[in-house]
Formats: sequence, structure tokens, C-alpha cells
Amino acid sequence: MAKILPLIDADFLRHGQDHYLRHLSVDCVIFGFHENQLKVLLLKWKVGPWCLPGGFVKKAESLQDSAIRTLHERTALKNIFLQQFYAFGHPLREKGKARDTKLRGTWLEDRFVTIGYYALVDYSKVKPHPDMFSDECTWWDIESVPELLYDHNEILTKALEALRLDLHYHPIGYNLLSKKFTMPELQKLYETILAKPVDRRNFQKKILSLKILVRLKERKTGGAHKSPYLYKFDEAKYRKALREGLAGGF
Amino acid sequence: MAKILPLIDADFLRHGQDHYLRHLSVDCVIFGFHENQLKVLLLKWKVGPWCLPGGFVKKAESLQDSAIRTLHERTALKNIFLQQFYAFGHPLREKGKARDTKLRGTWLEDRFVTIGYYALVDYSKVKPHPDMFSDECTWWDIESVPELLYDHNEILTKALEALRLDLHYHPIGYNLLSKKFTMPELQKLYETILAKPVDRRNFQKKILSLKILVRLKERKTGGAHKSPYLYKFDEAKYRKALREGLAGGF
DNA sequence: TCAAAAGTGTTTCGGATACACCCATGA
DNA sequence: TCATGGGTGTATCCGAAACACTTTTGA
Repeated sequence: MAKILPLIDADFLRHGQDHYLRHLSVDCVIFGFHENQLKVLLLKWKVGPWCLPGGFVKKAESLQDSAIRTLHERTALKNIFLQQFYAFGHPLREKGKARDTKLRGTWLEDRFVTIGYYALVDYSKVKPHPDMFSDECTWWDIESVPELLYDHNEILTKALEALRLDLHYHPIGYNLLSKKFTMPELQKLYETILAKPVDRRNFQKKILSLKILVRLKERKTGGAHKSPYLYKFDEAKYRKALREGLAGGF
Repeated sequence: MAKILPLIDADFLRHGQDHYLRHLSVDCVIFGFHENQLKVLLLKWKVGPWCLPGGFVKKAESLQDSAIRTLHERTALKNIFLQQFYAFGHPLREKGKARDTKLRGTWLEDRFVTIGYYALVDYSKVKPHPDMFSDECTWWDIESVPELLYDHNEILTKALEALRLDLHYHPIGYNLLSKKFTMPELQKLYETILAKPVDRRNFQKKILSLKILVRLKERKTGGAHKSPYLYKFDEAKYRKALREGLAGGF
């Protein structure tokens, strides 16, 4: 569970349980990619540590819709790639929660089980949105994430593992990159997620063999060296690959 | 959510919410293997359809422990291989629940989100345990599972998909077979889970290359043909492979 | 003109697949 | 003795990995 404070007001504390499912929250690990760095969107309360953006589940809302809502509130994006990856339910996962006197006697004092979702978004399209109760909402490099609220570091780690596994079966990049991108950019994305280097030429061969990319006439200019081609995803084939998985894998 | 009726008594209906987390349940897809058939353990209420064995989450209990408890109640087994695979949270997933008048006005009338676990157990060691509220608790062939309660068919399907994926990264069989088993038995297990035939000789080479099996001196006698060797898992190497994953995959 | 990045091959290797032969067993 | 299933070995293929050369660009 995240975003207790951001959501807290008197009414929410008293009547939240009339609108939301008790004991249940959704946390979103929002991945972005910028300047050859994998990023994650974190939220900071006015008082307290950084945490994952999260929310609660309305009484007539699916888990997925709850995650979509949370995501929209933070990034103002719609049609985001979203994947459920794990449910965290250790009874003591919310370390330090009991000390929060504001919650005493409210439904938020209870133990929460949280459903983890990860999202892949286009960094350039996101205007991070702190709400009125939180100080900041910004991107962090994946390697330099600070100590987070509760078990959120663990959730983040698990999200990254899930993403790595999914990488082998699903085409990613469509969601993390701009519409047009270069092959080196896509390669760097894979390298960052997998946390290991990949041979430039073999990568190109493999990714092109998936037949989900279209090479454009344009090249990317402005770089200090030979200008690389721009590519975009073949939407139809990309969708098909998403549905059916990548035969070869990665 | 499953096992509403099996657990129902007046006290549970009235006071269940004092001991269990509301809106939250755990469902277990228990896989077994017998006579070259992948099986799943299903429960039948005295009134109503077949369903997955499930249970509720105690207030100070982890999701995993809740699943372990459920499993123990049905199979009397401990130390079971257990894997969380998905959380099912569609608000209308419990189709037909509203019609159940017994639940009216109780905490069970509410919508439930259920966490799906699958388990791999040694068929020969299980004595299926219907409790006093349920008629039957028996093994079903995976291909001939009947129409189940709520969205349990969907849950079962998803469990099977998860098992298939995990198969590539984790050594299974240790949990589904007896201590000693033959190579053809293990092969049939893989074939049933993957739902496709595998070449006998290539299978043997591959599985042996994983170095997690030990061939025993004994052979299995009584078959109508050449007696196959018996194998067992090398416990240490098996555990290592479970932790670190199978390099080659399957 | 030159260093660095990008485009486009070829070679090599290992694992996966396909396939063949012999052996043991109970009917 | 023979049909069937089980143990073991070899040839082949394909994708992955390793590697080389040329081209373009701004500094």
C-alpha cells in the first residue's frame, strides 16, 4: 500500500471503507526510459519516505482498473501497458505503520495486502503529478532508488524480475520509447533491463527477425557520428506478438 | 473464493470477519500425477458445483501460510511445493453468488478478491479430505474438469499456463512423482503438462544434462517389457536448481 | 582527417532435433 | 519368438554467439 498520506483527509479516514475494499491496495511500479537509463516513478510524502504510487480498490472496480486509475492520477496517461506481477501479503510488510498516529482507529490502520502492477510508459510524455498531499513525484534511476516505504523496495525488485522474464516472451519498447527510435536506443533499453551488454549486430539481427519493426526513410541527425535509421513498431504485428508471445523469445 | 459452504456455520457467518481479512480469499489449484495423467483436486459442496479448494486469510497470517493451511486441510500434506500465480479481482467474478440466500447480510456476501496458488503434490500420498460440509474431494483428469464455481475454470487455466512457464525455469517432478520413478514416467509428466509429445531419447539426454537426477541400481519390474531404471532427485542439486533456475531451461 | 558510431555481412559453435540400432521382457 | 518398450549412440540443422570490414558524421 502506498499513498496513505497523499490521500488522507478527514473524510477519507472516516468513510474510506464505504467506498474502498478494506485490507486491499494496489501498487504500481512505473518504468520509463530516458537517456539510456531505466527509470522508475516515485512519490514522496510531505513527511516520510519515498514510495511507489499506489491506491485503493473501489468497491465495484477491478484490480486492473484500480491500477489504471492510480496510473492516470500520477502520469495523466491513458492506454498504458500494465501487468500484474505479484500479491504481497506478509502480515508485517508495513513496517513502522503502527507508529503513524494519524491512522489510529481508522480502516487504514489495518493490515493491507497489496497487488503489484508494473507499467511501461513513454518517459517523454509523462508530466509527473504530485498531488496536493505529496511533495514530489519524480523519476529515479533504477540503480539509485532510495530506501522506500514498507516493503516497496522488495516490490520494485520483484517487478524488475517480472519485467525481465516477460521480456523474453513479449515485445517491449513500444511502451517505453517514443514512436520513432533508433536501433541503438532499443538496444540500450534491452541492455538496461537485462543488466548486461548485448552484441550490437546480433541484437539487430534478432530484433529484426521478429518482424515487428519498420525502418523509416528518416535518420536521426544531430548525433556526433553516423546517423542511425529511425524505426517504429508495426502496430498490427506488435499487437499480434503481444497476444501470442514471441516464438523465438529473447 | 471457494469453500464457502464447507466452512459455513452460524458462528463463521456472524463472526468470520473478526478472524479473517474481508474481501480476500486464497484458492489452490492442486496438481497431481497418476497413471500418466495430470490431475487436479476438486471439491464438491453438498449443494452446488465443483470448485477449487480455497480458504480465507487470517488476520495475522500471510497469503502463503493461508494457502498452506488450506492445502493441509485437504490433503493432509506438509512441505508442499506452492507457487502464487495470479490475483483475480474482477468485481463480477463470483457469478451467481448474489443468489445464495444463506450469505445475505454476512461478510461473505461481499465481493472477494482471490489470490491463486498452484501446488504440486505426490498423488500417491494424498488422501483427499472432504470436510463435513462437502460431499466429495477427488482428483479429476485435467482434460475433463467440469464446469466450476464462479471463475474457477479460468483460475485453473491460468494456473496451468503458469505451471507451463515455470516448467522452463524450474525442475518439477520432485513434487509430483514418488521418490523413485522411471524416465518414461518423468517424460509422460512433462508431456502432459506441455500437452505435446517429446522425443524419448532427446528428453533423456536433456534431463540428464541438468545433473539433478541420480540413477539407482534398481529397475522397475513387473512391466510387460524391458524393465526401466529407477531414478531419484539429487536433493541438494534439485534445491539449487530450484533456487537459481535452470540454466538451459526446457 | 580521424575517432567514434552505425550499417552489413561471415564464421563458428552448441544445443536441439531427427533418426537407428540393440537389448530385455512377458505374452 | 516376437511385439513392445527401454537403453544408448550418431548425423544434421538452425539459431546464437563471436567476430571484421566498410561507411558516415561532426569535431
